[in-house]
This record gives sequence, C-alpha cells and structure tokens, in this order.
Amino acid sequence: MNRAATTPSPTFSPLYRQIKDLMVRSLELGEWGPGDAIPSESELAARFSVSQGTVRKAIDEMAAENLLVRRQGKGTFVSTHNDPRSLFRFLRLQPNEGEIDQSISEPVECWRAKAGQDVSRVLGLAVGTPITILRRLLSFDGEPALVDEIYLPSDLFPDLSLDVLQHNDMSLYRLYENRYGVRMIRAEERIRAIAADKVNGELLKVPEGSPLLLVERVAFTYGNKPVEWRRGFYATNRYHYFNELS
Amino acid sequence: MNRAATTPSPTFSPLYRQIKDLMVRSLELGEWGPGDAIPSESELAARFSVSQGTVRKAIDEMAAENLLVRRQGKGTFVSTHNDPRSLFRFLRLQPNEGEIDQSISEPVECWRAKAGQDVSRVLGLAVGTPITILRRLLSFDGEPALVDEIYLPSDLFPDLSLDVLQHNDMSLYRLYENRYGVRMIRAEERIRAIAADKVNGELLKVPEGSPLLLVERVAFTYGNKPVEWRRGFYATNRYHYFNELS
DNA sequence: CAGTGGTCTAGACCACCCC
DNA sequence: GGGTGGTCTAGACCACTGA
Repeated sequence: MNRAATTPSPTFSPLYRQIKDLMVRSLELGEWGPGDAIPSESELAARFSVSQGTVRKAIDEMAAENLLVRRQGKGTFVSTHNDPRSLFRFLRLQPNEGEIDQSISEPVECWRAKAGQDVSRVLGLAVGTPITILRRLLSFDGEPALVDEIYLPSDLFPDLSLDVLQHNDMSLYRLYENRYGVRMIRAEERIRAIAADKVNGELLKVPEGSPLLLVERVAFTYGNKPVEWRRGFYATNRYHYFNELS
Repeated sequence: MNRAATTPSPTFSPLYRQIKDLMVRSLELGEWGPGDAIPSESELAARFSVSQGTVRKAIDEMAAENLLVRRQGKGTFVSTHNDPRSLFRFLRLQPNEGEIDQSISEPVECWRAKAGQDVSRVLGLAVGTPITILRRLLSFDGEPALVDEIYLPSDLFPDLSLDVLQHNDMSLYRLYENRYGVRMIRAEERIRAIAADKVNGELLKVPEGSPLLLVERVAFTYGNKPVEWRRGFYATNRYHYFNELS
C-alpha cells in the first residue's frame, strides 16, 4: 500500500477506505465468491502492508453494508442469498398476526421484449435492448400475498424462462446468484396505493378495484449498477409492509 | 470502571458497551440535553478510566443509532429534532418529481379521550388512561399530502391543545422535544393500502374510495418506551413512500 | 490445541474548526 | 495555536470455534 496516497490532498481518502475499495473489487471480480471465507484479518494486513486494525475498519464498513458477515472464531464470509437468514432481507411484507410458516413462489408468465423508455431509464439501458419480463405469484401459508412483475436485461440472464423458474424452488435472488452470478446487494423501493386491476385482482383473490400496495423496486449489484426493476402488487388485508425508522 | 465486570461470565458485556450504557443514561437523565456538546473523548476517557479508543467505540455505536452526531474539529453533540437535517428522518413521503420547497402542518382537531384497547396495547398504558388525540393535515408546496391522526398519553403532554399547535410553527417532534422534553429516537411503521373515507378524502382532495396508504407508526423514546401512536393517511398520486433496503 | 474474530490499550500524527 | 474528532500503528489479551 502506497502511503503517499494518504497525503493530505483535495481528494483525501483514508487508508482503510482504500483497502475497502480493493476488497470490494475482489468481490466484484469473483476472487471471493458468495459463501466463501475471505482471508483472515492478519493475512489481509500482510497482503496490504497495513496494521490489522486498519483492515478491521475496512471489514467493519463492509459488514455494515451486508457485503460480508463476521463469525467469531470462524472467519469472515462473503454474504450470500443462500443463507436462510437473508431470505427476508428484501421482502418487508409480513403477516398482521403470527409468522410465516411457508412461502411459495409460483411463476405465472415469462417472455422477452424490448426495453421501452421507462425500463431503459431505470436500468440504464438503451431503448430497444432485449429484456426478459416475468410475472409470479407469492403466497404465504397458502394465501396469495403479492404479485411481482419483474424486468431484467436479457444478456445477464440468458436462458431465464418459465421452465427454469418452475424447476428452481428457491428465492429469485438465490437463482440470480447461483445460476447467473448476479448478486443483489441493495435496493430502493417506492410505494404507492393503487386500485387492483382485473389480472392482479384475480391472482390475489380480491375484488377488482380493491386497494393494493404498489411497490416499485430497483435492485443494484456491485458498483451501484441497477439490474432489476420490479413492480410488486401487495395485498394488505392479511399482511403489511414493515419498516423501521431510526 | 470496574475491570472485574469484564471478566468472562455468562453475561459478558464488553467495556465499551458498559460505557455506552452509562452515556445513554446521561442522555435519559438530561445531563446532556438535545443540541448540547457532550464532553470530549479524552475527558470521557478520564472520567470512566478507560482509553480513548474504548470511549470512541461507544460513541461510534451511539452515532450509528442517531443518538449523537459527530462533527470533526468541533465536538460530539446530542442529536435534536431542531436540526433541519433531521426534519425528514421520520417522514418518508417524497414527491414523484422534484423536491419539497415548503411543507405546512395545519392542525385540524385536538381532543381528550380515554385509551381504548388498541391504544393502550400499543403504548403500554392501562385501559382508560387519559390520552390526547389530534388530527392534522400536512401539505407540500400547497398540495395536501397526508392526514395524521395522533394518539398521545396526556400526562406526558399536559397542555397540548389546538391553540398550542397553532402557535407553534414547527415539526411535531420539535414541539415534543422543546415543550415537553420528550425525544423521539426510533419508530416502527406498518403500511397498508386502504380506500379513502369521506373525512380524509375531503381533506386530501381526492374522491371517497380512492386508494390511500395507511401508515401506522409507533414512535419510541429512550429505553424503547413507546410514546406516540400515529395513523397517517398518505395520498400517493403526486407523492410516494421511499425506502432503501440493504 | 491453534486459529479466528473481538476487545482494550497507549501513543503518534492528521484533518478540521475557531479564536 | 490549541482544541476537537479521525486515522493508524503495535502489541497484549480474551472469546469462540473446531479439529
């Protein structure tokens, strides 16, 4: 590590942040894959020629961003959507009473199209880029809870089809990660109330015109690159969207 | 600081967390009030007979929880709702396009009542405890955006009335803090979609039956004590609820 | 037992703010 | 210049895990 880089300057960046950037790059490039243990703190300190405390601070920030998971006595691991604990990290819908025993994702449709203005703006694609659109129904304990309409750039998810979805009984983000090597690390949601149309009303078993939550999500992978756009229609008679503010 | 307390034991708690607990207590007891600078890190280190690094770690956690705000070169301060930067910390509604120039809170009603089952359960009060209920309309740039229905235990907000509200042109949490010494530090929100009733429809200038967000909030002060229950009816034609997931 | 992350210390120096 | 928080180091020891 070049100490000169820490010289005061208009673009001062502390050492631990430079280390962090290098480590994030190792994640992006796949040097350390999801679920893997990364080298120990002392190994990393030696590799970057800094003290253990500096490496530690870099890892602290990455753990706070859910990029890494520390496990005392075992090591530090690249976080993964295969971990059951992260299953509900991006799904804030929960039952008004009790807990969810079982959630089932039922693919409904999957087709190819060309990106229109809206999708290309959100995902940073050129208008006309091939995209894959899929619709699926998510049920909790046998009751339909939400319908998702998902827009993906086809080049990143080449063979995605209804067949693939039906033969993979896992969360979508697990599928993205395991089959396509695309890891979602962050998302933004914009929520509105709308009236159910015919299609969603039937899927969710509510009358047309019933109030639904419309949850629009943009999900990002490493480098703040948006790779998924999603419109979720949430039935909130038995469930609600939970959020904690601090 | 009694080092023996750090001896390995079934209830091991690191030194910096014990320091943090002591400091949180100082906040609860009002030794350090909102907006005040707390003692410098070296002073605190001396007071608790620990190293500066240990105090630092305690402050780090408190800053992460928005209890304190660090300002390099100046000191560490008790966070306050008087700080304009924290104005939208608990209000996640934002315009679909552009920014909010001006927000106006217009009190509509304010009356006393006795806590029913729902309020007492949420706020941890006995049924029948005196509560104060108020309704207000929040407008952004002249357009009505949301109606709040707010339930408070009367003993903590003794003279709260329509008159007080009309003569205090500040955010409610500023009023709570400045006039009643109640600081909100955390909140939970549960969001559903509902149809507008007559009253809220008129206030928000939308037809009866239009879809609205119902945002139920429980807000907590120090010690995780719930002190406010709120039902917000958000019009989401021009605005949306924004949330970031990570 | 050895190896990992977690805590704590003491001291040096830097960046920022204000007098 | 003197105070504050911010960074970085080197070293000691503790807590947890698994072979």
